[in-house]
Amino acid sequence: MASNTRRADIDGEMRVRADIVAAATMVFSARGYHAASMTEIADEVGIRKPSLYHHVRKKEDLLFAIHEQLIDELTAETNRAIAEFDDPSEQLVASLRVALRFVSRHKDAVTVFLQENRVVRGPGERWRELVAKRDAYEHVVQDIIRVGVASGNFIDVPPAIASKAILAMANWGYTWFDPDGPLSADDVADIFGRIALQGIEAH
Amino acid sequence: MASNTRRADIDGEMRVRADIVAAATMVFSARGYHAASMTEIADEVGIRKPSLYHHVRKKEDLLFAIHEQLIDELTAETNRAIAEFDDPSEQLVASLRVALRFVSRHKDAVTVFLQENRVVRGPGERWRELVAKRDAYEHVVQDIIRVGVASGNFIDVPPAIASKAILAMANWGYTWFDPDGPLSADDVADIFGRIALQGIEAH
DNA sequence: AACTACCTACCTACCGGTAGGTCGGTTACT
DNA sequence: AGTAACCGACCTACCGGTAGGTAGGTAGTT
Repeated sequence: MASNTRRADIDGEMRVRADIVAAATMVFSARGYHAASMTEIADEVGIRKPSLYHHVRKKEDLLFAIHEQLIDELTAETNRAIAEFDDPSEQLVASLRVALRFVSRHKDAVTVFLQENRVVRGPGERWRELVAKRDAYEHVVQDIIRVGVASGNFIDVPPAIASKAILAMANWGYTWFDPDGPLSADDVADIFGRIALQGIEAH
Repeated sequence: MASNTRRADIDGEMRVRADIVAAATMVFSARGYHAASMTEIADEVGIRKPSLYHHVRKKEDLLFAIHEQLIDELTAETNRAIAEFDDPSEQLVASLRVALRFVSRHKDAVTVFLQENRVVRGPGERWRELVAKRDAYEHVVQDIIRVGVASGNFIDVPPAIASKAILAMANWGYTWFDPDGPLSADDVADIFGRIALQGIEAH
């Protein structure tokens, strides 16, 4: 009983926190981290600003939570997707697909993640760890290309630079992709995959 | 004589304003528009904050000046570069080269231009005109692809989507490209051009 | 040459407003 | 009764922007 009640409390507590993080994601995405105020976030949740501080210690904590949640999920989904293939070409398209689906499903979070970089480079151990996770994700794509080049599947192109090109296509999606538009994330991933792999020149 | 002196005055006035815009570009790029304060910009110029308002009416004017200057120059240089070629493939690489050179030469300005989008979408006639200029620039690239597809030089890919991929490669450069690094902007443009045109798969 | 009028550029001091964050007490549920 | 959630009132710090004045130089008049 005691443990049941305790569980429910924790779950309830978590739910509220998740709601707050979701609200912060919307507000940060729409107005930018520095322009957004804690009052706006509280309004979005439906409580007053001081009540917010019952669940969150600092504004920065909200930004961190958004970043951490996103990079963890994106990395996990990407690793899961590329594990299904051995061919570097298929792995590359798979990672593109995951990334674009992510943009489609979590557009606000991705916007915050990619737009608010300066705060991330700030001081604090946890931010350093987060940057390491971002770098690790990038290395996943970079390694696909490295393997592809080594095995002769890909032309001889610097993996560090080529990965920037691939990730750019996916990341830049947050600036224009419309989840409710005519093209799905997979449609765009297919087109981008073709451009990256076969190019757009007619042969 | 009078006209000479007057000319010198105007030049001096312009120089100071240009200095202020340059300082604002650095500060906005490093800290973000909203996090940056007019005091920081004044410090960078070497004067006090109120003196800044002798040359500039509002903080927002500085942001606008940075945006306008950049889009005007980028559009002009791009049009000049693609006019040298008839072949869509060559035009595409040329526009990539111009864009990446721009990132290399005006990194801070490009950072502000691509990072501070929410303010740009705000109210005001001038901002609407600026968004129109941005769209016009994007259409230049889009039209290259459209012509290439129509003429059979390119495969049948939606120009609106393909142009996003190409521009993404160039734009994303502001997040990682190091002008003092081992690769020049032209080096990167060549690699990106190859990926976009021929793809990275070995044939 | 001397004086007046005027200008730009800059300064110190300050304004209203709002930001993030705290405090102490109230409510509501267990 | 105890406790988690909440809120009104408040604090300090700093923001963008203004008021008001000064220094120094130029132009025109005498």
